[in-house]
Amino acid sequence: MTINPQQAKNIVDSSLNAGKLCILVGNCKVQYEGRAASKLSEGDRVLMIKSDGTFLVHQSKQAKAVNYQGPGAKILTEINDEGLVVSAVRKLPNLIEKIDVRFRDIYFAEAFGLKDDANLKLFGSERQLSDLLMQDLSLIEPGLVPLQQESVQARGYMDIIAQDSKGRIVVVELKRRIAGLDAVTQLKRYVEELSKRKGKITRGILVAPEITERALLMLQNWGLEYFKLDYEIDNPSARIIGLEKKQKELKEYFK
Amino acid sequence: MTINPQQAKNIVDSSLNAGKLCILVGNCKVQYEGRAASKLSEGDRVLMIKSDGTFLVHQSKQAKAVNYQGPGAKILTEINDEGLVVSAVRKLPNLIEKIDVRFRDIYFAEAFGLKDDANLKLFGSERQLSDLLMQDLSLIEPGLVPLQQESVQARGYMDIIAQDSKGRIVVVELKRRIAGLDAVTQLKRYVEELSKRKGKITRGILVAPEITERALLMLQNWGLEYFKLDYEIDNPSARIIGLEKKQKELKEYFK
DNA sequence: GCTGGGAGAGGCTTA
DNA sequence: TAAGCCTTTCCCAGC
Repeated sequence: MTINPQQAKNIVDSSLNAGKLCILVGNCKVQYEGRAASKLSEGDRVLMIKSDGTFLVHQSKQAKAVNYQGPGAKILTEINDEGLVVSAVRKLPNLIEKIDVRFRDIYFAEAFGLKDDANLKLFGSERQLSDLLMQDLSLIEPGLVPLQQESVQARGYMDIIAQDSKGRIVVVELKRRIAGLDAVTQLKRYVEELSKRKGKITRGILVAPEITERALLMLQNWGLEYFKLDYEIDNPSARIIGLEKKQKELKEYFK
Repeated sequence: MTINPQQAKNIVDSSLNAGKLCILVGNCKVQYEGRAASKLSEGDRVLMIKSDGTFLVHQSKQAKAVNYQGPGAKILTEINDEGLVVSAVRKLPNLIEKIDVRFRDIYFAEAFGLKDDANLKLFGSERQLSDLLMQDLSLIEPGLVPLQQESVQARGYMDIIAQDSKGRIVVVELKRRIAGLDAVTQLKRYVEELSKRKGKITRGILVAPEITERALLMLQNWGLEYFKLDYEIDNPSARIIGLEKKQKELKEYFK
């Protein structure tokens, strides 16, 4: 069962004009050129084109679209000797991105007018942990106070700069998931920068629910500290259950 | 035009058994509970279920699925008073993730058997550049030879390990795009590890099309080297156009 | 608004 | 399976 290319072209074209979402299923080749380049030889795929220009090519497996283009893409259709070609073109500052989907056979083509005004409401995101910690640095260590003007807060991560009871500068790095080598080197960099700038002894504390073996070793070699963070997400809010310092005893290295 | 819930359920169920990809379009509510939680009130959406268990809920705009579950999810269908409920469940080490899609109306339901053995070929990937460089390390510097046994086992970990004409170990790190602070610290780490393990003086070379100002400064402070890489992607393969050493002259810092 | 640049989240790959 | 690392990223800050 195959759909006539011209018929499919009409469905796509009118779908775009009407602000509808369009789905095509068929055998096609895909080619992409832009920030990277890729080629996908013949096979059956699903092409979804949304009313905002979003363009997604899905294979029969895996969560990610194998080729895609975000909102704002200009959609073009064309019929050549081999069949229907649907393209998405997008202009970036100094290059053009283009995906071509060349259909040899089209099994299905239809447009859907979707009414949807709802927005996703997300609860208990791990983001709340930053706020929790920030509100009470004594969870980490008594006597720790934030140096307000220094603290930088950005989306998805937070670095806290504080002062401990002995007046030393403390850099706290919080990771919401398992901390690896990169987290440790990052912390080291901050500590070095800060200690140079301030000319004071500076401590570095990594707070994370878990840390890899090698990362812990490296951290300790550098005189940094690790605090294990236990928390639970009990909707609609997160809560810190425990926060304790984990430092391997030296002797453990020799056992 | 609405499809009978029971009929849609049959389509989904048999689709899963037959290893097909299934698409449902309809008015639904979505609820997710797992590492976080979310709720999406009524609206029209596209639900795509792949044969490997991938589960994607798409709204009429934006590239990303509003709710999703990766391959391996277990798909359940059920009919209750309000209509069809399709769920995806996945077990993680110590929690269960579940998405429920509750359809009030179903506009479309169909299963597609997709044959697709093709794999995406990405050009200009780091791996490909690495292969090119590996074939001819003299692009970097005459007299540089790969340390065979090392480079094979360390592939994907350290990029390239070689020996220069004076017998020194050389670690080459390759970045496909602009190198930042992370690239430099990563290289430094490799150099330190290797120099400790071998007990030899080890050079570190960063090869990238570009480098940020601060990263270059840091790199030079640490005695590492930067080579500017020019390459072009000319399908079906990438080609290295130029590779030259860039070291800022000291005087440039004072101008 | 545009652009440079640091950092993050999630998937992929290798040990 | 665990851990590193790469990305058609993302977002802030500064111009």
